[in-house]
Amino acid sequence: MNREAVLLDYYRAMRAELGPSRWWPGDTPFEIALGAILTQNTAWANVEKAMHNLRESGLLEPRALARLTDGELAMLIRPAGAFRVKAARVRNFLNFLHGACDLDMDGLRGETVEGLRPALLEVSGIGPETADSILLYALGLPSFVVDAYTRRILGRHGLIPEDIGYGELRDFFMDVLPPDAALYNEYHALIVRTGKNWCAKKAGKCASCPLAVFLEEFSPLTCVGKSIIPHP
DNA sequence: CTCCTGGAAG
DNA sequence: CTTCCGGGAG
Repeated sequence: MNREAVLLDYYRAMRAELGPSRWWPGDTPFEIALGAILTQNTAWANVEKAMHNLRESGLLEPRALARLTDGELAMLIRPAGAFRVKAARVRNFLNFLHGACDLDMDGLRGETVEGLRPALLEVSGIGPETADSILLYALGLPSFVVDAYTRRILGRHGLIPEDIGYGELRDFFMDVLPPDAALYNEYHALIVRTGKNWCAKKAGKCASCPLAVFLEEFSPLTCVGKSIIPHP
């Protein structure tokens, strides 16, 4: 069993146990991209409150949102936390869209990961994970999304170094998996669902985890009740 | 109190 | 490298 083939086994195990994910919540590419920015280090339930405020005001489209002041925008997205920072980031993204597609994300059809990813990363407030989330979930392009759960789960299973960088981990997935946006979409969704429900930062519930079988096979960890204790 | 589908600034 | 952003939920 090599480290690469196991990625597909992880996918099959989560998919069999959890079923389809129907990600990303959002009706338009812009709404999805906006959610990707608002959810940075933030629980999705809080993002939904902010999205609700924008929806009620008819502001879930770029041209309307672009008319607001930073202060107005900040107050509307306040439930998402770090609201002044995120208001500036949304503004930067709107400015990017203005130049890239005249505030119409349909104009980004035909772009490629290789062409668009570097441009997104130039936007202050859009880092690797947010850029890949926009590429994959808003635009349907095959760019694998790595997040804290991905690193935590695979790290705890001993498959990757704990301090592996974002790009290295993304490359690991993309070197192994076929460049299939639907597969990337569902894979990341399953990782988040698994991480959220079973792989909490302090106390992982390994006993009932869909990936429990892989712990016995690879892990340098010991499960004690509901907690995981790093092995010396 | 810690943590949440990170990223920038210091 | 470390700190900050920040409200909401457990």
